[in-house]
Amino acid sequence: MHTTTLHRPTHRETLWELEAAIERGDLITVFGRCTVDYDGRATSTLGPGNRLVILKPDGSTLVHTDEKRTPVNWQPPGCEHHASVRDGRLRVRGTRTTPDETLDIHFEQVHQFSALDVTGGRDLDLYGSEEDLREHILDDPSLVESGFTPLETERESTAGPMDIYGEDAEGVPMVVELKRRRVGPSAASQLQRYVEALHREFGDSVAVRGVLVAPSVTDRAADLLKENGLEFVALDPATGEPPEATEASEEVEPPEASEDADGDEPKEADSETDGSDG
Amino acid sequence: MHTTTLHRPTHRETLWELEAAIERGDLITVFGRCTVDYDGRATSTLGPGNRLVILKPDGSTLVHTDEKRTPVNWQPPGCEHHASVRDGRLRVRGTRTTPDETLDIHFEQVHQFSALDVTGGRDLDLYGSEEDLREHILDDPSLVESGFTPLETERESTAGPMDIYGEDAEGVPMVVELKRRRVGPSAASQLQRYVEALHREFGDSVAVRGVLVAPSVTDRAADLLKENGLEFVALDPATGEPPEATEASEEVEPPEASEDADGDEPKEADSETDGSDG
DNA sequence: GCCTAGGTCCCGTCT
DNA sequence: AGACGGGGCCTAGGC
Repeated sequence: MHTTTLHRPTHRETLWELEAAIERGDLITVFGRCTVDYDGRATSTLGPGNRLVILKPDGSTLVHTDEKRTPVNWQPPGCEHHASVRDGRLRVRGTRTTPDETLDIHFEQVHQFSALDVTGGRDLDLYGSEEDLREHILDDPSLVESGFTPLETERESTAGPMDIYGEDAEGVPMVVELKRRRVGPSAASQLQRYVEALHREFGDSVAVRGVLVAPSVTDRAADLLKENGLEFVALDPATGEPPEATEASEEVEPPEASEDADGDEPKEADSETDGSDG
Repeated sequence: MHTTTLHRPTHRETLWELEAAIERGDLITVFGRCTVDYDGRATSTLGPGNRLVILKPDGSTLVHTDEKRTPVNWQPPGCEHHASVRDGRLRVRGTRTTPDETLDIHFEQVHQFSALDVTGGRDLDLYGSEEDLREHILDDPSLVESGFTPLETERESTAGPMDIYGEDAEGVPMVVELKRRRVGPSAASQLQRYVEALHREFGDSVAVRGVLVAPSVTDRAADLLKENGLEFVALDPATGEPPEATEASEEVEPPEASEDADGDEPKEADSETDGSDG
Protein backbone atom coordinates (compact mmCIF):
# COMPACT_ATOMS: atom_id res chain seq x y z
CA MET A 1 0.00 0.00 0.00
CA HIS A 2 1.61 3.21 -1.18
CA THR A 3 0.44 6.76 -1.43
CA THR A 4 2.40 9.61 -2.97
CA THR A 5 1.43 13.11 -1.97
CA LEU A 6 2.81 16.49 -2.99
CA HIS A 7 1.88 19.78 -1.32
CA ARG A 8 1.88 22.90 -3.46
CA PRO A 9 4.16 21.28 -6.01
CA THR A 10 5.53 23.03 -9.05
CA HIS A 11 3.96 22.06 -12.33
CA ARG A 12 7.13 20.23 -13.24
CA GLU A 13 6.98 18.20 -10.04
CA THR A 14 3.34 17.41 -10.62
CA LEU A 15 4.00 16.42 -14.20
CA TRP A 16 6.75 14.05 -13.13
CA GLU A 17 4.68 12.31 -10.47
CA LEU A 18 1.60 12.31 -12.66
CA GLU A 19 3.31 10.35 -15.38
CA ALA A 20 4.82 7.95 -12.88
CA ALA A 21 1.45 7.39 -11.24
CA ILE A 22 -0.27 6.81 -14.57
CA GLU A 23 2.45 4.31 -15.34
CA ARG A 24 1.87 2.54 -12.02
CA GLY A 25 -1.87 2.43 -12.53
CA ASP A 26 -2.65 4.53 -9.49
CA LEU A 27 -5.77 6.54 -8.93
CA ILE A 28 -4.72 10.19 -9.01
CA THR A 29 -6.27 13.15 -7.26
CA VAL A 30 -5.32 16.71 -8.08
CA PHE A 31 -6.65 19.59 -6.04
CA GLY A 32 -5.99 22.95 -7.62
CA ARG A 33 -7.20 26.07 -9.29
CA CYS A 34 -8.19 25.22 -12.82
CA THR A 35 -10.38 25.83 -15.81
CA VAL A 36 -12.04 23.06 -17.79
CA ASP A 37 -12.93 22.77 -21.46
CA TYR A 38 -14.92 19.93 -22.93
CA ASP A 39 -15.64 19.16 -26.55
CA GLY A 40 -17.48 16.12 -27.79
CA ARG A 41 -21.14 15.20 -27.85
CA ALA A 42 -21.62 18.74 -26.58
CA THR A 43 -19.25 21.58 -25.75
CA SER A 44 -18.66 23.29 -22.42
CA THR A 45 -16.36 25.65 -20.61
CA LEU A 46 -15.87 26.14 -16.90
CA GLY A 47 -14.19 29.22 -15.48
CA PRO A 48 -11.45 29.23 -12.85
CA GLY A 49 -11.98 27.71 -9.42
CA ASN A 50 -10.50 25.30 -6.90
CA ARG A 51 -11.66 21.78 -7.74
CA LEU A 52 -10.88 18.17 -7.09
CA VAL A 53 -9.84 16.25 -10.18
CA ILE A 54 -9.71 12.46 -10.20
CA LEU A 55 -7.95 10.38 -12.83
CA LYS A 56 -8.61 6.65 -12.68
CA PRO A 57 -6.35 4.04 -14.20
CA ASP A 58 -9.19 2.89 -16.46
CA GLY A 59 -9.25 6.32 -18.07
CA SER A 60 -12.20 7.74 -16.18
CA THR A 61 -11.84 11.41 -15.37
CA LEU A 62 -13.87 13.38 -12.83
CA VAL A 63 -13.89 17.09 -12.04
CA HIS A 64 -15.72 17.79 -8.80
CA THR A 65 -16.82 21.07 -7.27
CA ASP A 66 -18.08 21.37 -3.71
CA GLU A 67 -21.61 20.46 -4.75
CA LYS A 68 -23.58 17.64 -6.32
CA ARG A 69 -23.05 13.97 -6.72
CA THR A 70 -22.47 14.43 -10.43
CA PRO A 71 -19.06 15.75 -11.50
CA VAL A 72 -19.20 19.15 -13.19
CA ASN A 73 -17.08 17.67 -16.00
CA TRP A 74 -15.93 14.16 -16.69
CA GLN A 75 -14.71 11.55 -19.10
CA PRO A 76 -16.03 7.96 -19.03
CA PRO A 77 -13.67 4.97 -18.84
CA GLY A 78 -11.45 4.32 -21.81
CA CYS A 79 -9.97 7.73 -22.33
CA GLU A 80 -6.24 8.38 -22.49
CA HIS A 81 -4.65 10.77 -20.06
CA HIS A 82 -1.91 13.11 -21.18
CA ALA A 83 -0.24 15.83 -19.14
CA SER A 84 2.00 18.69 -20.19
CA VAL A 85 3.15 22.10 -19.07
CA ARG A 86 2.41 24.98 -21.41
CA ASP A 87 2.44 28.70 -20.91
CA GLY A 88 3.04 28.27 -17.22
CA ARG A 89 0.01 26.07 -16.79
CA LEU A 90 -0.33 22.34 -16.21
CA ARG A 91 -2.62 20.82 -18.79
CA VAL A 92 -4.24 17.45 -18.19
CA ARG A 93 -5.98 16.19 -21.29
CA GLY A 94 -8.26 13.20 -21.57
CA THR A 95 -9.24 12.02 -25.03
CA ARG A 96 -11.35 9.17 -26.28
CA THR A 97 -13.01 7.94 -29.44
CA THR A 98 -16.51 6.75 -30.29
CA PRO A 99 -17.50 9.39 -29.83
CA ASP A 100 -14.51 11.67 -30.25
CA GLU A 101 -14.28 13.66 -27.06
CA THR A 102 -11.66 15.78 -25.39
CA LEU A 103 -11.50 17.10 -21.85
CA ASP A 104 -8.87 19.72 -21.10
CA ILE A 105 -8.06 20.78 -17.55
CA HIS A 106 -5.72 23.73 -17.18
CA PHE A 107 -4.23 24.19 -13.73
CA GLU A 108 -3.03 27.61 -12.75
CA GLN A 109 -1.92 26.19 -9.43
CA VAL A 110 -1.87 22.74 -7.87
CA HIS A 111 -2.53 22.74 -4.13
CA GLN A 112 -2.20 19.03 -3.62
CA PHE A 113 -1.37 15.99 -5.69
CA SER A 114 -1.91 12.39 -4.59
CA ALA A 115 -1.39 9.03 -6.20
CA LEU A 116 -3.35 6.28 -4.46
CA ASP A 117 -3.14 2.54 -4.77
CA VAL A 118 -6.87 1.87 -4.94
CA THR A 119 -7.44 -1.86 -4.90
CA GLY A 120 -9.84 -4.49 -3.72
CA GLY A 121 -13.38 -5.58 -4.46
CA ARG A 122 -15.39 -3.49 -6.87
CA ASP A 123 -18.50 -5.63 -7.13
CA LEU A 124 -21.16 -4.91 -4.62
CA ASP A 125 -23.90 -7.20 -3.55
CA LEU A 126 -27.10 -5.36 -4.36
CA TYR A 127 -30.63 -6.32 -3.50
CA GLY A 128 -33.91 -4.85 -4.60
CA SER A 129 -33.36 -4.60 -8.35
CA GLU A 130 -35.74 -5.38 -11.15
CA GLU A 131 -33.99 -8.72 -11.49
CA ASP A 132 -34.90 -9.55 -7.89
CA LEU A 133 -38.51 -8.70 -8.63
CA ARG A 134 -38.41 -11.04 -11.60
CA GLU A 135 -37.04 -13.84 -9.49
CA HIS A 136 -39.75 -13.36 -6.89
CA ILE A 137 -42.35 -13.68 -9.63
CA LEU A 138 -40.76 -16.70 -11.29
CA ASP A 139 -40.61 -18.36 -7.88
CA ASP A 140 -44.29 -17.66 -7.30
CA PRO A 141 -46.12 -16.54 -10.45
CA SER A 142 -49.38 -16.14 -8.51
CA LEU A 143 -47.87 -12.92 -7.20
CA VAL A 144 -48.91 -11.48 -10.54
CA GLU A 145 -52.17 -13.37 -10.74
CA SER A 146 -53.54 -16.72 -9.82
CA GLY A 147 -53.01 -19.05 -12.75
CA PHE A 148 -50.29 -17.01 -14.41
CA THR A 149 -47.69 -19.16 -16.12
CA PRO A 150 -44.38 -17.59 -17.15
CA LEU A 151 -43.08 -19.08 -20.38
CA GLU A 152 -40.07 -16.97 -21.25
CA THR A 153 -37.99 -14.05 -20.02
CA GLU A 154 -36.46 -11.49 -22.33
CA ARG A 155 -38.67 -12.83 -25.09
CA GLU A 156 -37.86 -11.04 -28.30
CA SER A 157 -40.38 -9.06 -30.28
CA THR A 158 -40.21 -6.44 -33.00
CA ALA A 159 -40.53 -3.89 -30.20
CA GLY A 160 -37.65 -5.36 -28.21
CA PRO A 161 -37.32 -7.89 -25.40
CA MET A 162 -40.17 -8.20 -22.90
CA ASP A 163 -39.41 -8.86 -19.25
CA ILE A 164 -41.71 -11.84 -18.79
CA TYR A 165 -43.86 -13.50 -21.39
CA GLY A 166 -46.46 -16.04 -20.34
CA GLU A 167 -50.14 -16.86 -20.28
CA ASP A 168 -53.00 -16.56 -17.85
CA ALA A 169 -55.23 -19.33 -16.49
CA GLU A 170 -57.25 -19.28 -19.72
CA GLY A 171 -54.17 -19.49 -21.90
CA VAL A 172 -54.33 -15.85 -22.98
CA PRO A 173 -50.84 -14.49 -23.81
CA MET A 174 -49.52 -12.03 -21.26
CA VAL A 175 -46.68 -9.54 -21.37
CA VAL A 176 -45.39 -8.52 -17.95
CA GLU A 177 -43.25 -5.42 -17.66
CA LEU A 178 -41.33 -5.04 -14.39
CA LYS A 179 -40.18 -1.86 -12.71
CA ARG A 180 -38.33 -1.63 -9.43
CA ARG A 181 -39.85 1.74 -8.58
CA ARG A 182 -42.92 3.86 -9.04
CA VAL A 183 -43.63 4.22 -12.72
CA GLY A 184 -44.63 7.11 -14.93
CA PRO A 185 -45.96 7.39 -18.47
CA SER A 186 -42.88 5.99 -20.18
CA ALA A 187 -43.29 2.58 -18.59
CA ALA A 188 -46.92 2.43 -19.71
CA SER A 189 -45.83 3.26 -23.26
CA GLN A 190 -43.11 0.66 -23.13
CA LEU A 191 -45.60 -2.03 -22.15
CA GLN A 192 -47.96 -0.81 -24.83
CA ARG A 193 -45.23 -1.21 -27.46
CA TYR A 194 -44.75 -4.85 -26.49
CA VAL A 195 -48.48 -5.55 -26.56
CA GLU A 196 -48.76 -3.97 -29.99
CA ALA A 197 -45.85 -6.06 -31.19
CA LEU A 198 -47.61 -9.23 -30.07
CA HIS A 199 -50.79 -8.09 -31.76
CA ARG A 200 -48.88 -7.74 -35.00
CA GLU A 201 -47.25 -11.09 -34.42
CA PHE A 202 -50.38 -13.04 -33.51
CA GLY A 203 -52.94 -11.04 -35.44
CA ASP A 204 -55.52 -8.71 -33.99
CA SER A 205 -57.99 -11.52 -33.44
CA VAL A 206 -55.87 -12.97 -30.67
CA ALA A 207 -56.30 -11.33 -27.27
CA VAL A 208 -53.13 -10.20 -25.53
CA ARG A 209 -52.87 -8.89 -21.98
CA GLY A 210 -50.29 -6.42 -20.78
CA VAL A 211 -49.48 -6.19 -17.08
CA LEU A 212 -47.24 -3.64 -15.44
CA VAL A 213 -45.70 -4.79 -12.15
CA ALA A 214 -44.21 -2.08 -9.95
CA PRO A 215 -44.53 -0.79 -6.40
CA SER A 216 -46.86 1.99 -7.53
CA VAL A 217 -47.92 4.11 -10.47
CA THR A 218 -48.52 7.81 -11.07
CA ASP A 219 -51.99 9.10 -11.91
CA ARG A 220 -51.06 9.92 -15.48
CA ALA A 221 -49.48 6.53 -16.02
CA ALA A 222 -52.59 4.88 -14.56
CA ASP A 223 -54.70 6.80 -17.06
CA LEU A 224 -52.44 5.70 -19.87
CA LEU A 225 -52.69 2.08 -18.80
CA LYS A 226 -56.46 2.34 -18.68
CA GLU A 227 -56.71 3.95 -22.12
CA ASN A 228 -54.71 1.10 -23.56
CA GLY A 229 -56.50 -1.65 -21.69
CA LEU A 230 -53.40 -2.51 -19.69
CA GLU A 231 -53.31 -3.76 -16.12
CA PHE A 232 -51.30 -2.97 -13.03
CA VAL A 233 -50.13 -5.14 -10.15
CA ALA A 234 -48.44 -3.56 -7.15
CA LEU A 235 -45.37 -5.45 -5.94
CA ASP A 236 -42.27 -4.41 -4.06
CA PRO A 237 -38.99 -5.51 -5.66
CA ALA A 238 -37.31 -6.32 -2.35
CA THR A 239 -40.05 -8.40 -0.78
CA GLY A 240 -42.01 -9.56 -3.79
CA GLU A 241 -45.11 -8.61 -1.86
CA PRO A 242 -47.59 -5.77 -2.25
CA PRO A 243 -46.13 -2.57 -0.76
CA GLU A 244 -47.27 -1.83 2.75
CA ALA A 245 -50.01 0.60 3.67
CA THR A 246 -51.23 1.60 0.26
CA GLU A 247 -54.30 0.78 -1.75
CA ALA A 248 -52.36 1.51 -4.90
CA SER A 249 -53.30 -1.86 -6.24
CA GLU A 250 -56.85 -0.63 -6.77
CA GLU A 251 -55.80 2.22 -8.98
CA VAL A 252 -56.14 0.35 -12.21
CA GLU A 253 -57.33 -3.14 -11.63
CA PRO A 254 -58.50 -4.66 -8.37
CA PRO A 255 -56.56 -7.90 -8.41
CA GLU A 256 -58.53 -10.12 -6.00
CA ALA A 257 -59.87 -13.40 -7.30
CA SER A 258 -56.56 -14.73 -6.05
CA GLU A 259 -57.25 -17.97 -4.32
CA ASP A 260 -60.66 -18.00 -2.63
CA ALA A 261 -63.00 -16.95 -5.38
CA ASP A 262 -61.81 -19.50 -7.88
CA GLY A 263 -62.13 -18.48 -11.47
CA ASP A 264 -65.65 -19.03 -12.64
CA GLU A 265 -66.15 -15.47 -13.68
CA PRO A 266 -65.04 -14.93 -17.27
CA LYS A 267 -61.89 -12.89 -17.44
CA GLU A 268 -62.86 -10.88 -20.53
CA ALA A 269 -59.50 -9.86 -21.79
CA ASP A 270 -60.98 -8.72 -25.06
CA SER A 271 -61.99 -5.21 -24.09
CA GLU A 272 -58.73 -3.65 -25.07
CA THR A 273 -57.51 -1.55 -27.98
CA ASP A 274 -60.26 1.01 -28.16
CA GLY A 275 -58.79 2.53 -31.28
CA SER A 276 -55.38 3.51 -30.04
CA ASP A 277 -53.75 2.69 -33.31
CA GLY A 278 -55.32 4.92 -35.81
CA MET B 1 -6.70 28.53 0.52
CA HIS B 2 -6.11 25.81 3.09
CA THR B 3 -5.68 22.09 2.86
CA THR B 4 -5.36 19.74 5.80
CA THR B 5 -3.79 16.38 5.17
CA LEU B 6 -3.08 13.48 7.51
CA HIS B 7 -0.99 10.46 6.57
CA ARG B 8 -1.86 7.14 8.15
CA PRO B 9 -3.68 8.86 10.98
CA THR B 10 -5.23 7.07 13.92
CA HIS B 11 -9.01 6.83 13.86
CA ARG B 12 -9.11 9.36 16.68
CA GLU B 13 -7.05 11.82 14.68
CA THR B 14 -9.21 11.31 11.63
CA LEU B 15 -12.35 11.74 13.68
CA TRP B 16 -11.10 15.00 15.10
CA GLU B 17 -10.15 16.50 11.74
CA LEU B 18 -13.23 15.11 10.09
CA GLU B 19 -15.54 16.94 12.44
CA ALA B 20 -13.54 20.13 12.13
CA ALA B 21 -13.60 19.91 8.34
CA ILE B 22 -17.33 19.28 8.26
CA GLU B 23 -17.75 22.30 10.49
CA ARG B 24 -15.65 24.41 8.12
CA GLY B 25 -17.57 23.23 5.07
CA ASP B 26 -14.57 21.62 3.42
CA LEU B 27 -14.67 18.89 0.86
CA ILE B 28 -13.19 15.80 2.52
CA THR B 29 -11.36 12.91 0.94
CA VAL B 30 -10.58 9.73 2.84
CA PHE B 31 -8.45 7.02 1.31
CA GLY B 32 -8.50 3.82 3.25
CA ARG B 33 -9.43 0.19 3.58
CA CYS B 34 -13.16 0.01 4.18
CA THR B 35 -16.42 -1.84 3.77
CA VAL B 36 -19.64 -0.16 2.69
CA ASP B 37 -23.26 -0.86 3.52
CA TYR B 38 -26.17 0.88 1.89
CA ASP B 39 -29.82 0.68 2.79
CA GLY B 40 -32.56 2.71 1.15
CA ARG B 41 -34.29 2.43 -2.21
CA ALA B 42 -32.28 -0.76 -2.50
CA THR B 43 -29.77 -2.52 -0.25
CA SER B 44 -26.13 -3.31 -0.90
CA THR B 45 -22.94 -4.44 0.74
CA LEU B 46 -19.38 -4.04 -0.43
CA GLY B 47 -16.53 -6.11 0.98
CA PRO B 48 -13.19 -4.75 2.15
CA GLY B 49 -10.88 -2.83 -0.17
CA ASN B 50 -8.89 0.37 -0.53
CA ARG B 51 -11.18 3.10 -1.84
CA LEU B 52 -11.43 6.82 -2.16
CA VAL B 53 -14.30 8.34 -0.21
CA ILE B 54 -15.47 11.91 -0.83
CA LEU B 55 -17.70 13.87 1.50
CA LYS B 56 -19.00 17.14 0.12
CA PRO B 57 -20.26 20.01 2.26
CA ASP B 58 -23.68 19.75 0.59
CA GLY B 59 -24.03 16.23 1.97
CA SER B 60 -23.08 14.36 -1.17
CA THR B 61 -21.10 11.19 -0.53
CA LEU B 62 -19.07 9.24 -3.05
CA VAL B 63 -17.23 5.93 -2.73
CA HIS B 64 -14.91 5.35 -5.66
CA THR B 65 -12.99 2.25 -6.67
CA ASP B 66 -10.28 2.27 -9.33
CA GLU B 67 -12.85 1.83 -12.10
CA LYS B 68 -15.85 3.52 -13.66
CA ARG B 69 -17.12 7.03 -13.71
CA THR B 70 -19.98 6.06 -11.42
CA PRO B 71 -19.18 5.66 -7.73
CA VAL B 72 -19.64 2.13 -6.40
CA ASN B 73 -21.70 3.61 -3.56
CA TRP B 74 -22.99 7.10 -2.98
CA GLN B 75 -25.43 9.43 -1.31
CA PRO B 76 -26.96 12.39 -3.18
CA PRO B 77 -26.80 15.95 -1.79
CA GLY B 78 -28.74 16.68 1.38
CA CYS B 79 -27.54 13.88 3.55
CA GLU B 80 -26.04 14.40 6.98
CA HIS B 81 -22.58 13.14 7.73
CA HIS B 82 -21.72 11.62 11.08
CA ALA B 83 -18.46 10.01 12.12
CA SER B 84 -17.61 7.86 15.11
CA VAL B 85 -15.12 5.26 16.27
CA ARG B 86 -16.56 1.90 17.26
CA ASP B 87 -14.95 -1.45 17.79
CA GLY B 88 -11.66 -0.16 16.53
CA ARG B 89 -13.14 1.02 13.26
CA LEU B 90 -13.94 4.49 11.99
CA ARG B 91 -17.54 4.70 10.88
CA VAL B 92 -18.69 7.44 8.55
CA ARG B 93 -22.44 7.47 8.21
CA GLY B 94 -24.53 9.47 5.76
CA THR B 95 -28.27 9.59 6.29
CA ARG B 96 -31.06 11.35 4.48
CA THR B 97 -34.83 11.36 4.27
CA THR B 98 -37.32 11.25 1.39
CA PRO B 99 -36.49 8.58 0.82
CA ASP B 100 -34.94 7.26 4.04
CA GLU B 101 -31.48 6.11 3.16
CA THR B 102 -28.35 5.27 5.07
CA LEU B 103 -24.82 4.78 3.84
CA ASP B 104 -22.32 3.31 6.28
CA ILE B 105 -18.60 3.25 5.58
CA HIS B 106 -16.45 1.31 8.02
CA PHE B 107 -12.73 2.02 7.83
CA GLU B 108 -10.36 -0.59 9.08
CA GLN B 109 -7.49 1.71 8.26
CA VAL B 110 -7.19 5.25 6.90
CA HIS B 111 -4.20 5.77 4.62
CA GLN B 112 -4.79 9.41 3.95
CA PHE B 113 -7.21 12.10 5.03
CA SER B 114 -7.58 15.47 3.37
CA ALA B 115 -9.83 18.46 3.91
CA LEU B 116 -9.93 20.75 0.87
CA ASP B 117 -11.29 24.24 0.47
CA VAL B 118 -13.07 23.67 -2.81
CA THR B 119 -14.42 26.98 -4.06
CA GLY B 120 -15.15 28.92 -7.21
CA GLY B 121 -17.49 28.64 -10.17
CA ARG B 122 -19.73 25.62 -10.38
CA ASP B 123 -21.84 26.59 -13.37
CA LEU B 124 -20.48 25.57 -16.68
CA ASP B 125 -21.33 27.06 -20.01
CA LEU B 126 -22.68 24.19 -22.09
CA TYR B 127 -23.60 24.21 -25.73
CA GLY B 128 -25.37 21.63 -27.81
CA SER B 129 -28.34 20.85 -25.60
CA GLU B 130 -31.95 20.28 -26.55
CA GLU B 131 -32.59 23.88 -25.56
CA ASP B 132 -30.07 25.04 -28.15
CA LEU B 133 -31.83 22.97 -30.77
CA ARG B 134 -35.12 24.60 -29.80
CA GLU B 135 -33.62 28.07 -30.14
CA HIS B 136 -32.27 27.24 -33.57
CA ILE B 137 -35.75 26.20 -34.63
CA LEU B 138 -37.51 29.19 -33.11
CA ASP B 139 -35.02 31.43 -34.87
CA ASP B 140 -35.73 29.72 -38.17
CA PRO B 141 -38.84 27.51 -38.12
CA SER B 142 -38.26 26.49 -41.73
CA LEU B 143 -35.54 24.21 -40.37
CA VAL B 144 -38.42 21.91 -39.45
CA GLU B 145 -40.43 22.59 -42.58
CA SER B 146 -41.16 25.47 -44.85
CA GLY B 147 -44.24 27.23 -43.54
CA PHE B 148 -44.01 25.88 -40.01
CA THR B 149 -45.16 28.37 -37.40
CA PRO B 150 -44.29 27.76 -33.75
CA LEU B 151 -47.05 28.95 -31.46
CA GLU B 152 -46.00 27.76 -28.02
CA THR B 153 -43.23 25.96 -26.21
CA GLU B 154 -43.84 23.62 -23.30
CA ARG B 155 -47.51 23.61 -24.22
CA GLU B 156 -49.43 21.62 -21.67
CA SER B 157 -51.51 18.60 -22.52
CA THR B 158 -52.99 15.70 -20.60
CA ALA B 159 -49.86 13.78 -21.63
CA GLY B 160 -47.52 16.46 -20.33
CA PRO B 161 -45.74 19.44 -21.88
CA MET B 162 -44.75 19.26 -25.55
CA ASP B 163 -41.49 20.82 -26.70
CA ILE B 164 -42.90 22.96 -29.51
CA TYR B 165 -46.51 23.32 -30.51
CA GLY B 166 -47.40 25.06 -33.75
CA GLU B 167 -49.02 24.66 -37.15
CA ASP B 168 -47.92 23.94 -40.68
CA ALA B 169 -48.44 26.06 -43.79
CA GLU B 170 -52.01 24.77 -44.08
CA GLY B 171 -52.79 25.53 -40.45
CA VAL B 172 -52.67 21.89 -39.35
CA PRO B 173 -51.63 21.57 -35.67
CA MET B 174 -48.13 20.17 -35.18
CA VAL B 175 -46.35 18.73 -32.17
CA VAL B 176 -42.58 18.85 -32.40
CA GLU B 177 -40.51 16.70 -30.05
CA LEU B 178 -36.83 17.56 -29.81
CA LYS B 179 -33.93 15.30 -28.93
CA ARG B 180 -30.29 16.30 -28.82
CA ARG B 181 -29.09 12.86 -29.81
CA ARG B 182 -30.02 9.83 -31.86
CA VAL B 183 -33.37 8.57 -30.69
CA GLY B 184 -34.78 5.15 -29.95
CA PRO B 185 -38.27 3.78 -29.44
CA SER B 186 -39.03 5.73 -26.28
CA ALA B 187 -38.85 9.08 -28.06
CA ALA B 188 -41.28 7.86 -30.70
CA SER B 189 -43.68 6.74 -27.98
CA GLN B 190 -43.32 10.05 -26.20
CA LEU B 191 -44.27 11.93 -29.35
CA GLN B 192 -47.13 9.55 -29.93
CA ARG B 193 -48.49 10.29 -26.44
CA TYR B 194 -48.57 14.00 -27.19
CA VAL B 195 -50.29 13.47 -30.53
CA GLU B 196 -52.90 11.26 -28.89
CA ALA B 197 -53.47 13.90 -26.23
CA LEU B 198 -54.15 16.49 -28.92
CA HIS B 199 -56.50 14.09 -30.67
CA ARG B 200 -58.47 13.76 -27.47
CA GLU B 201 -58.38 17.50 -27.00
CA PHE B 202 -59.41 18.50 -30.52
CA GLY B 203 -61.47 15.47 -31.47
CA ASP B 204 -60.48 12.75 -33.89
CA SER B 205 -61.83 14.67 -36.85
CA VAL B 206 -59.04 17.24 -36.55
CA ALA B 207 -55.75 16.23 -38.16
CA VAL B 208 -52.66 16.51 -35.97
CA ARG B 209 -49.08 16.05 -37.12
CA GLY B 210 -46.27 14.81 -34.92
CA VAL B 211 -42.67 15.55 -35.86
CA LEU B 212 -39.59 14.22 -34.15
CA VAL B 213 -36.50 16.38 -34.57
CA ALA B 214 -33.15 14.76 -33.74
CA PRO B 215 -29.80 14.14 -35.39
CA SER B 216 -30.83 10.61 -36.33
CA VAL B 217 -33.12 7.74 -35.45
CA THR B 218 -32.72 4.00 -34.97
CA ASP B 219 -34.40 1.58 -37.36
CA ARG B 220 -36.86 0.41 -34.75
CA ALA B 221 -37.79 3.95 -33.80
CA ALA B 222 -38.24 4.77 -37.48
CA ASP B 223 -40.63 1.84 -37.79
CA LEU B 224 -42.52 3.03 -34.77
CA LEU B 225 -42.84 6.51 -36.20
CA LYS B 226 -44.11 5.12 -39.47
CA GLU B 227 -46.67 2.87 -37.79
CA ASN B 228 -48.04 5.86 -35.97
CA GLY B 229 -47.97 8.21 -38.92
CA LEU B 230 -45.31 10.40 -37.33
CA GLU B 231 -42.57 12.27 -39.13
CA PHE B 232 -38.86 12.77 -38.63
CA VAL B 233 -36.58 15.70 -39.39
CA ALA B 234 -32.81 15.33 -38.96
CA LEU B 235 -31.16 18.30 -37.27
CA ASP B 236 -28.00 18.66 -35.25
CA PRO B 237 -28.47 20.42 -31.90
CA ALA B 238 -25.21 22.34 -32.12
CA THR B 239 -25.54 23.70 -35.62
CA GLY B 240 -29.28 23.59 -36.16
CA GLU B 241 -28.52 22.11 -39.55
CA PRO B 242 -28.94 18.60 -40.94
CA PRO B 243 -26.09 16.36 -39.75
CA GLU B 244 -23.30 15.96 -42.23
CA ALA B 245 -22.99 13.07 -44.62
CA THR B 246 -26.18 11.22 -43.88
CA GLU B 247 -29.42 10.80 -45.71
CA ALA B 248 -31.10 10.13 -42.39
CA SER B 249 -33.80 12.63 -43.22
CA GLU B 250 -35.19 10.21 -45.77
CA GLU B 251 -35.60 7.40 -43.31
CA VAL B 252 -39.16 8.15 -42.40
CA GLU B 253 -40.55 10.96 -44.46
CA PRO B 254 -38.96 12.59 -47.47
CA PRO B 255 -39.55 16.26 -46.78
CA GLU B 256 -41.58 17.21 -49.78
CA ALA B 257 -42.80 20.68 -50.61
CA SER B 258 -40.15 22.60 -48.77
CA GLU B 259 -36.96 22.33 -50.72
CA ASP B 260 -37.26 25.40 -52.88
CA ALA B 261 -36.69 28.03 -50.23
CA ASP B 262 -33.48 26.80 -48.69
CA GLY B 263 -31.04 27.57 -51.43
CA ASP B 264 -29.34 30.43 -49.65
CA GLU B 265 -28.52 29.05 -46.27
CA PRO B 266 -25.46 30.66 -44.72
CA LYS B 267 -22.81 27.98 -44.39
CA GLU B 268 -20.85 29.21 -41.39
CA ALA B 269 -19.03 27.20 -38.78
CA ASP B 270 -15.40 27.23 -39.69
CA SER B 271 -14.69 28.43 -36.20
CA GLU B 272 -14.25 25.06 -34.55
CA THR B 273 -11.32 25.22 -32.21
CA ASP B 274 -9.36 22.29 -33.49
CA GLY B 275 -6.81 22.10 -30.75
CA SER B 276 -5.81 18.57 -31.54
CA ASP B 277 -2.14 18.13 -31.99
CA GLY B 278 0.41 15.42 -31.41
C1' DG C 1 -19.76 -1.36 -33.36
C1' DC C 2 -24.96 -0.16 -32.50
C1' DC C 3 -29.25 -1.00 -30.07
C1' DT C 4 -32.15 -1.55 -26.12
C1' DA C 5 -33.36 -0.85 -21.52
C1' DG C 6 -32.16 -0.47 -16.37
C1' DG C 7 -30.48 2.67 -12.71
C1' DT C 8 -30.00 3.39 -5.26
C1' DC C 9 -30.01 6.81 -12.03
C1' DC C 10 -29.20 12.47 -10.90
C1' DC C 11 -31.10 16.78 -11.75
C1' DG C 12 -34.04 20.95 -12.83
C1' DT C 13 -38.53 22.72 -13.05
C1' DC C 14 -43.09 23.24 -12.09
C1' DT C 15 -47.39 22.15 -9.79
C1' DA D 1 -43.52 16.89 -1.45
C1' DG D 2 -44.51 14.48 -6.10
C1' DA D 3 -44.29 14.35 -11.16
C1' DC D 4 -42.28 14.63 -15.43
C1' DG D 5 -38.55 14.75 -18.77
C1' DG D 6 -33.54 15.85 -20.02
C1' DG D 7 -28.80 14.17 -19.65
C1' DG D 8 -22.16 15.10 -22.64
C1' DC D 9 -26.64 10.68 -18.79
C1' DC D 10 -23.60 5.80 -17.41
C1' DT D 11 -23.66 0.84 -17.57
C1' DA D 12 -24.75 -3.91 -18.83
C1' DG D 13 -26.12 -7.31 -22.15
C1' DG D 14 -27.18 -8.78 -27.10
C1' DC D 15 -26.32 -9.08 -31.66
